[in-house]
Amino acid sequence: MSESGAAVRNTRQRSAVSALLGEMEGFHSAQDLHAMLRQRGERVGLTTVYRTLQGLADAGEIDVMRPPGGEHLYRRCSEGHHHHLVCRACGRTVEVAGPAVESWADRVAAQHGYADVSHTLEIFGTCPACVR
Amino acid sequence: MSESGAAVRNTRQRSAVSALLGEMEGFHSAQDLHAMLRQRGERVGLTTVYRTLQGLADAGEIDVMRPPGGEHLYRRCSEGHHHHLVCRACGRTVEVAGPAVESWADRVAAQHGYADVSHTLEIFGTCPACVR
DNA sequence: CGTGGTAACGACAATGATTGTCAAAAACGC
DNA sequence: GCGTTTTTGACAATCATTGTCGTTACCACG
Repeated sequence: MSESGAAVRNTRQRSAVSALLGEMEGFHSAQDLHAMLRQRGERVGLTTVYRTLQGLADAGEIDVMRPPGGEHLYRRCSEGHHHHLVCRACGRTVEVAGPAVESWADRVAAQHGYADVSHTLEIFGTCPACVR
Repeated sequence: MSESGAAVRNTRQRSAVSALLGEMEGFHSAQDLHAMLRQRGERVGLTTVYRTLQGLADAGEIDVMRPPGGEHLYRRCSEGHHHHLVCRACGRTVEVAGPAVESWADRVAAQHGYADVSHTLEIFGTCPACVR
């Protein structure tokens, strides 16, 4: 009962999900990713995909976006904290960093005495290609 | 087939929902509001509550928040565009305005050629009362 | 004031993503 | 190798939200 090890085992399924995300470009739902893994011949359960994604998200290795549609989307992102500019029509996504926003949020929260602050920010718009 | 009239009818149910929101303080789910209306003796269907809330949200008369829990929360808010600072523990909410953030979001989107820009921003923290 | 067209209502069923369950399989330390 | 413990995965359960469609009630017009 040693509390030292994180006890996270390295399984074939976890590697498969992680590897797939490494090759992917945009955001994808858990069900999408599951279907892709199946197409590749990887035998992975849908439940496991959900749990693995949750684990990766908790570990900060992937990003989660919750669009109004209601389906959670996952993506391998750059490490630092950042936000997304998403096209409503085609889904094209740009990562944007806003240090000013980060500090603003922290400052506002601090002014009201709130601690342990985090925030979510998504920007939606129509990308140049879809405007025309 | 005149496309002039908005054709939004003024019904008892719509008034009831709107009035209830006017008296309420914090955020409440559609199901919450429906239960309250029932307690008051108002006879309103759950489906109607959902649709009315959607309509009011589209019209900009109320605000929608989608917490990680997954349940949509509705609240009668001040008119202007603003965001929310929500306590993770007790749900206490503070409205915050961030003109700098608004313009930052617009500017970033414009830099990437995105049009018709909107955004969502929620700040989460632990309020002073819950910290102790 | 009556009437007709049409939007809104509402009970119920359907949807669909996510989570819980639990026996079986796999991974890791020794 | 071996035992322990996590992880897996098929399936069922959950639950907010949306669709359906006959009925109701609003509103404009005569």
